Amino acid sequence: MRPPNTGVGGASTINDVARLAGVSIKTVSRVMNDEPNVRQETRDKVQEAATLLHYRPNLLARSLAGSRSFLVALFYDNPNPAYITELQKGVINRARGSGYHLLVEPQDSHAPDLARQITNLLATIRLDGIILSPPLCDMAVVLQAIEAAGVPYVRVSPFLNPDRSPCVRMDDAQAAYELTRKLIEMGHTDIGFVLGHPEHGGAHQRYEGFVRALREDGMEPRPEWTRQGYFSYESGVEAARAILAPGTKHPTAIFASNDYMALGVMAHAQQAGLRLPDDLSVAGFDDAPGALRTWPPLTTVRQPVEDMAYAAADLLLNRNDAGADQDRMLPFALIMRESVRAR
Amino acid sequence: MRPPNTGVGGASTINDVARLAGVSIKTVSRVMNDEPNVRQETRDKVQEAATLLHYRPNLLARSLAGSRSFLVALFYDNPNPAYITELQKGVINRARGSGYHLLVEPQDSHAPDLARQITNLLATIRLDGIILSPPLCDMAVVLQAIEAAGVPYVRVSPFLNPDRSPCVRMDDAQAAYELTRKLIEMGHTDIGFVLGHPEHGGAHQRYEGFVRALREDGMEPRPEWTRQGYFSYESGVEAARAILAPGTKHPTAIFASNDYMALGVMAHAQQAGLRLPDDLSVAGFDDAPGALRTWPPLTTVRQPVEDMAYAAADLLLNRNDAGADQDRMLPFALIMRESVRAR
DNA sequence: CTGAAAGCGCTTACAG
DNA sequence: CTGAAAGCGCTTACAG
Repeated sequence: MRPPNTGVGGASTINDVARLAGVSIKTVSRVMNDEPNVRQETRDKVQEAATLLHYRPNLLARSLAGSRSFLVALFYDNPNPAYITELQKGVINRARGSGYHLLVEPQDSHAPDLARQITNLLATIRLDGIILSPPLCDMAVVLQAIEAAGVPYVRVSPFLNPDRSPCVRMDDAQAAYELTRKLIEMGHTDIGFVLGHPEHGGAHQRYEGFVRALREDGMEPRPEWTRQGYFSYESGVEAARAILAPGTKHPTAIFASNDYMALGVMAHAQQAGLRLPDDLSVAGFDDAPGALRTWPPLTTVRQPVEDMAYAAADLLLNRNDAGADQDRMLPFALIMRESVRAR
Repeated sequence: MRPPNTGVGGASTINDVARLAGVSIKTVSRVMNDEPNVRQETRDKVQEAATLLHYRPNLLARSLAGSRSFLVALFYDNPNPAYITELQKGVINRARGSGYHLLVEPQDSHAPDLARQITNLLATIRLDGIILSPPLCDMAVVLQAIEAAGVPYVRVSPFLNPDRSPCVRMDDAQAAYELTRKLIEMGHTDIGFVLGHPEHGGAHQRYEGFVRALREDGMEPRPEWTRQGYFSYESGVEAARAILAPGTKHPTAIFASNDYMALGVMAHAQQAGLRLPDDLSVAGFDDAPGALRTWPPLTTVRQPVEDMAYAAADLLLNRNDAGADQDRMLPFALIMRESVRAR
């Protein structure tokens, strides 16, 4: 057996392998797809020919002929680089093993023709699945467009209609509750809170957990210490400026709904002459690996973004399995660092 | 004309459009691809039918039949989330307008079978182009594998063999030179330097610019103030620990080859009881938007990563144009903030 | 256990 | 200016 010369591009095809192995292309197809009903001897012959020719099935051809494209897409509209790359890592880690590739498709959640854009995209590329992250995963027009195209999807950290699709999440409310309890146990009774972006479901859940923890001790959030933020550094600075306004009583701790805002709070506090953590404790939420480093190191909640994305891809690719659960709740972790000090 | 019922998946095909418009599929193909030699009247008829049917050409079918896949990939091996997302943004912004989609393909630059993995990938998916970032863009095995597959590629910030492919870059050496000159002009003569990851070409160029600026005033880098780093926060902390060792003379400023390391330097300095910027000025390099926020705000060099990626995609998609230059050098910007203070 | 035929939805190369 | 035929590299559905 000697390899025939391969054409331009160097790629050999199923025909080359079939010829070399002395079988039909259908048999080669069976072997490449690990289908049953092929004699071991035939299988070996085909494998040998495929190896000799460096044959790799053409994904596009498989896709056009078959029912799978081996392409999944990640839809997002989120300015947080660490969050996005964690999501991508998780999806890719799961998808690669199954021969799938990841298309990144950022979407503008405020585009007036968002639904049409998605419909066009799905008509152009036959995706095998979509992973939706906040805030897109909570937008009815997005879900409708995807469902109309008949493409399976999994949502990460959705807020609305949890039964509408398979979902992966963590318990944001419980995490915020537990972190707040820690603050209280450490002697903090005057705690400020910076709300997250109202379009993100997690923001509401985190506040809910915060309030629950306070009420357990008969406390209530104080309006003058509770400020709207938008998950950005700048909004954290603004919130801190309001909460720490000169001439008013200050809280001893501020819990920001994400790490970027916590960083803004710390920056403003330091600029205002407060020593951290002596004069003010600060806590955040996210702990994306390698994303943020503060001084003092930030107490926060570790959100398992990569694991959630891995699980989401797993739900997508296993969706025909009988035993596959349709929803997954992943564990978070409290990360206590020096930005919080006992009173 | 009434739209025929579309099949499962809802997508209409070129045949549906041809039938409805009363022309051949070839004519539909011509119209969809904006080819010449179609009467305006025919063109209108086809457009109308296509609109009525919500027809979108199937990318996979175009790809299999034609010579283009409308897929480009970004290859990278870089732990910096902000860098990666900036690259992706730039590529996507340029590619979308031309109907291209982006596949993200992180590679392990230390994998022993890296070349084989890439070869397999390129045999599996016929990519129209690849964008290579450091350190992959300087690895001979990577370039060889891609060239053997005949896939066009553009490199971002390459160090070696600049003539081997179209490239996009900024002048790292000049940027480091100019920032160092600023430090000198502000009265700093004792300046420490934290080197970047040796596998990244930019690291060497930045050091070169630093040295050039010193020599212009007859100074030399001092070995005890020059430390190897690896672009990570931790390596910045380590470098600062060495440079600021107790009982030794300290520099008045430290220039770290990227922002993460600068952050590490700042954290260590504060931990060691130094006031910033009074006791020590710190400068970094990168200024990825939204990636890092420090207190005091960090003086750094703005590297136009998104613009470089946009330009790289542009080179890829325009590569047949006669007038297209093969290389692009993009401007940087010095960002002077409060982490540096005049002596 | 294996294969011949048809077809996925387009483009290419050619003919008129 | 327009179209009929062939084919891209596979899988599906069917036959034996």
